Amino acid sequence: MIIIASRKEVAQLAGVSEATVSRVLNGVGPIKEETRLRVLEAADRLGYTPSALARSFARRRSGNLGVVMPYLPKARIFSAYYFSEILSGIGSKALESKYDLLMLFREPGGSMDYMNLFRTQKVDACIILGARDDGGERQAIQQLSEGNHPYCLINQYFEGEAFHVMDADHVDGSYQAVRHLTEQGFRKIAFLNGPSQYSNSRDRLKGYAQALNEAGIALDESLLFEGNFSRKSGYAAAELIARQLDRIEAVFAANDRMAIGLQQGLRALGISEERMPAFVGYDDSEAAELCTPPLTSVRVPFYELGCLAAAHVLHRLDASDSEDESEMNAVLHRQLSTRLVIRASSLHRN
Amino acid sequence: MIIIASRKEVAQLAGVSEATVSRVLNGVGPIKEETRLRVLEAADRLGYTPSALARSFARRRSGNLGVVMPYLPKARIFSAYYFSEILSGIGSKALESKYDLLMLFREPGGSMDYMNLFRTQKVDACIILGARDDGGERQAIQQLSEGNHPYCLINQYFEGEAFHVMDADHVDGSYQAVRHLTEQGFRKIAFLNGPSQYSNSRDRLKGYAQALNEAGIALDESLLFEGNFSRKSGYAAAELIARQLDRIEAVFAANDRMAIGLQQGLRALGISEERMPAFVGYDDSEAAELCTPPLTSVRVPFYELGCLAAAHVLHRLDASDSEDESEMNAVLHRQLSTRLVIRASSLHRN
DNA sequence: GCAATTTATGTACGCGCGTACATTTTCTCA
DNA sequence: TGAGAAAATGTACGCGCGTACATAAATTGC
Repeated sequence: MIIIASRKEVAQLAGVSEATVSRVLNGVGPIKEETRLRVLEAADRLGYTPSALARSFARRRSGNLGVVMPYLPKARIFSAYYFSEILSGIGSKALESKYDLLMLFREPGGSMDYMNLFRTQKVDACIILGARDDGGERQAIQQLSEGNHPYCLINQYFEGEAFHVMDADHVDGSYQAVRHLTEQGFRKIAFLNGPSQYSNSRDRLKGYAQALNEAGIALDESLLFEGNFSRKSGYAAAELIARQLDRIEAVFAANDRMAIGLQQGLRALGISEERMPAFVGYDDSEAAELCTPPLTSVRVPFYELGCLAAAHVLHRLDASDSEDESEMNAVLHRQLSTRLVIRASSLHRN
Repeated sequence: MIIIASRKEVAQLAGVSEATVSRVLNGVGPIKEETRLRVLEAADRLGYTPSALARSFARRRSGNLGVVMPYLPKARIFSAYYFSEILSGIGSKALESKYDLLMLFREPGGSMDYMNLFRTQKVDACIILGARDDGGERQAIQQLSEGNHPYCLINQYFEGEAFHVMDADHVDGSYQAVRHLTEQGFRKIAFLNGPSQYSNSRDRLKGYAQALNEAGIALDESLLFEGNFSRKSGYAAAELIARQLDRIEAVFAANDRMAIGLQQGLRALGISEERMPAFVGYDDSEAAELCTPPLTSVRVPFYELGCLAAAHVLHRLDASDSEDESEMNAVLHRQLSTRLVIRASSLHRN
């Protein structure tokens, strides 16, 4: 077993005080070059590296950027394109800033006491994914805001609250998607949306309604369906949709997974390709270009959302160091633009 | 701004010493029920939660389970099925054991001083993904072993080293894949492998050779190609493969991404579906069943690999607490079995 | 050459908790 | 009822670092 040297031994070996060792290693204060070299050599010889833990404790900074993920029992959450891309974005920024990523999973219960993350100093900043709009969540985030902690929501906002949010324009994305369908001449357009606790679901509904309205089509409530973003829920929706397939020419789904699941479900129910409706998905995941027919989908810059959210919280962290009031008080609410990517699934068959 | 109470105030409010507060909160030692309640109430009123940071420092345990990931500039590493699934497995186990997941990325340079993670107490245990067999890596892991730290490699072993490894049987997986092809009557079988610094690449070559040998087919070096597991590298390999397509009836690829990339590349080169070789991929990712034709692939229990690796290091952590020598000295090297999943891509066209 | 600076280093303490050990209180049983 | 044991609590210190402040050494200015 290797013995772990600590600052004391380094100081002793270098013939200086512990404070000097500390100063050399942190590049703080004036140090005589000769002393500096002696300390560095001693540290090197002893294989000394300061304990990040002790350092964090003394500085009262964990050095961690928390990422809150939804609780999913075995749902292989990382596999979802949505999370994967966002995480990659966050990770790349954290790496740049020498922050470590701490992954935090919501408890089965549902919401989470975000304040505790800061109170217990597990994280210096945090990014919240998959938040739903319910009372507990709202309150938890209000506390973060009041405590002026560096946090940022991704892809979710709360009506009437000035929370830090990095979002994409899902009203427009959905509008583009549905307008594309109406332009093709489709008029009976079903919508397989996600749960309405997500602001992006509500936004999508707005875009859907807007496009229909513009095309002079009345919104038919019976053409609205709801899934939970999983492929399974799309598959399950197939049954409901198959039942009134004569009234449906096209389906807009709130993500690719549901669109693909729905398609598979319809096939499993024996719906022939001729009777198959047109499809538009959402997210423009890798699956969209692999499936048959390739799925028209709305591209969302998830990676960028992750990058920007991370940059934002890290920036606020800096600002709180320098006590820059103006920086601290500016609440972020940004929407990146989305873009329809047209593939075969939504094109009118001649 | 909310003032953060600490143990002292709680003690004061409850009229006890700080030690008693600590004992109550940790459930240590005998405490009079009345005192217990008084302390809990005081803590509650002050909104006190012990600092995880200070606690970690005092206990000399970070409470973090490190996960080392390959460095990827913008390669959206989480999106790879391989990593996603493994991470989900690790995450689920960590959650059970109240450990937090700390994501660590290799530096651009290449290998990493794993010892430092422990020396600086960033993690109590760690799991290493995507390690390559080179000198630096080998040495870094040797140090971990000698230091008797709880670590585990996933899907990579080092010849001649007794490292803790959670692997899958890629010799057999590849053997199954290629035998399936020979059984179909294919005899000219190309192999698009991954880089040979990965033990799984070398294992796959063994399985490939074994299956060919069993079928009485001589191994033809000119049918061996190499990619780096990315779709792009599969796409690039299409050019080489197209050139000698008359000598190739089937292709076995070391992962699905390359198989799909290769297929796309061949199509882009104008290869007609009739001339298209049969394909077998590896990993059995979601893409395998979405692409056209559905891709025959080898299922690898990535999720389980993650679970088991996490369980292993956490168990060793416990063992090191109780100083259970026998537990500590048992080196793990386990191979989970793999299984061929047959789909249309590899079936002989009549 | 000596005081006033500036530079370089040492001393001492706190960060918030866990816990060994000392002390006090309560209980047990003769 | 009193001594000894058991239960309950308090006291004191260390974990390894950062850093304010004190001090010593080198430099400057006259």
